[in-house]
Amino acid sequence: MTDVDIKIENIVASASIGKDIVLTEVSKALEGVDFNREQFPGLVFKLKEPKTAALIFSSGKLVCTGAKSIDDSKLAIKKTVDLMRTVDTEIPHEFEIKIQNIVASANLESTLNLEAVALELEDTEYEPEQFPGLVYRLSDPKVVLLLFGSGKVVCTGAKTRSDAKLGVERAYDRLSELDLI
Amino acid sequence: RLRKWQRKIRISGATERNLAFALSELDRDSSRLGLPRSVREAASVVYRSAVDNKLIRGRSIEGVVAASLYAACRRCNVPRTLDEIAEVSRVTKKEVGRTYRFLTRELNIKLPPTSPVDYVPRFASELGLSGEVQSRAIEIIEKAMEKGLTSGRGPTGVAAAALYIASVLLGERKTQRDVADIAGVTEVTIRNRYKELTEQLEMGVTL
DNA sequence: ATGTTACTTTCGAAAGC
DNA sequence: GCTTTAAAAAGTAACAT
Repeated sequence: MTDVDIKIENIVASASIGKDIVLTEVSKALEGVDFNREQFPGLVFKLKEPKTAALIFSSGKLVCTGAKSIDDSKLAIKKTVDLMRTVDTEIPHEFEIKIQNIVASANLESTLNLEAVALELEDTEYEPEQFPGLVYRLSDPKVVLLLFGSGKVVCTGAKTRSDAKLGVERAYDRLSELDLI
Repeated sequence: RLRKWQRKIRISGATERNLAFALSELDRDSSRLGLPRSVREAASVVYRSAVDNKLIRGRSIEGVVAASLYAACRRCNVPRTLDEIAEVSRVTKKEVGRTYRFLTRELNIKLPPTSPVDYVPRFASELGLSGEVQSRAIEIIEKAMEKGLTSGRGPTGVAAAALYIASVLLGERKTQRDVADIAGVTEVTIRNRYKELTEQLEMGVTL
């Protein structure tokens, strides 16, 4: 299998501190919070380091986006929850964090003729009128790739770094098999 | 028994009513776009198969009509952009595109991406350009496609730039503004495309 | 004419309309 | 399906300089 380097660009993770919380109270412990219940049920909090954004819900569940590594994503969530705990001491120190999506970029180091790829490669969508990238859906691993004429690629939908890497490599090998690289 | 029968009549009545509405909607959109009867008929075939395959569920008739028309225009090589379809129908560009993807996938309609070549006749006639200019523009586009200069670029922008270049080369010069307006792209796009085309293809600094 | 900002596409979770 | 978040890819658009 051809080895291709990938760079993680964004990670989406969710967590649940088993307890309900009062958003208006928790917001007092966080700086620069955005909260419009009519617009969106979650409280938006942006952490400086790691630079991430968290969506906090009254159910005690939260979503963290923007981290560039799994460690940073987990660290960001822990830091955010620590801040929340300053106004709600009942919040537990142990809770589960789940990585939900990893977005990565890579370079196949070869230009692609997208119209040819669209014709030969299965499970693709290519509508240059709407977007310059070709959408390639892989079932194993279950990820979605955006292929560009420059050879640059975006992989999204993976829950592990290895699946993101494997997705890019399978795409590369498939393109090679079809003489499209 | 009787209830069931009456219900069937009621349903088929609604079905016919919906089909009549869809066809009138199709006529309205088609005439606003100045499309020939053949394309309108091709679109009605797509729409009817969508109905036969129960693909209207959860979707608006207007949306399916618009997407059917968009698909028919492409299939008949007289493409209209999603923006143009959205303008005449009362459906957003996003929904036309989404419904189009859904229909092509469910009905196994495989359409290659629109070729810039298909936009040449319409743009050229609206600009009053000759058949010679059209032929030259098409040659330019074909060369560009061979060299991979169209991957990821909008078909209308490529067609517009090729027509602009051809018009200059054959002494029927049109301004970038005129070509841009008719192709529905900006002058910046025409400039970016023609720079790329004249540089990557053999053409000298003729502009 | 060039530069900046912003929108198109893909993904996923959250609670609720 | 929508609302909100973040991020990359490359093209195009809108508005400023």
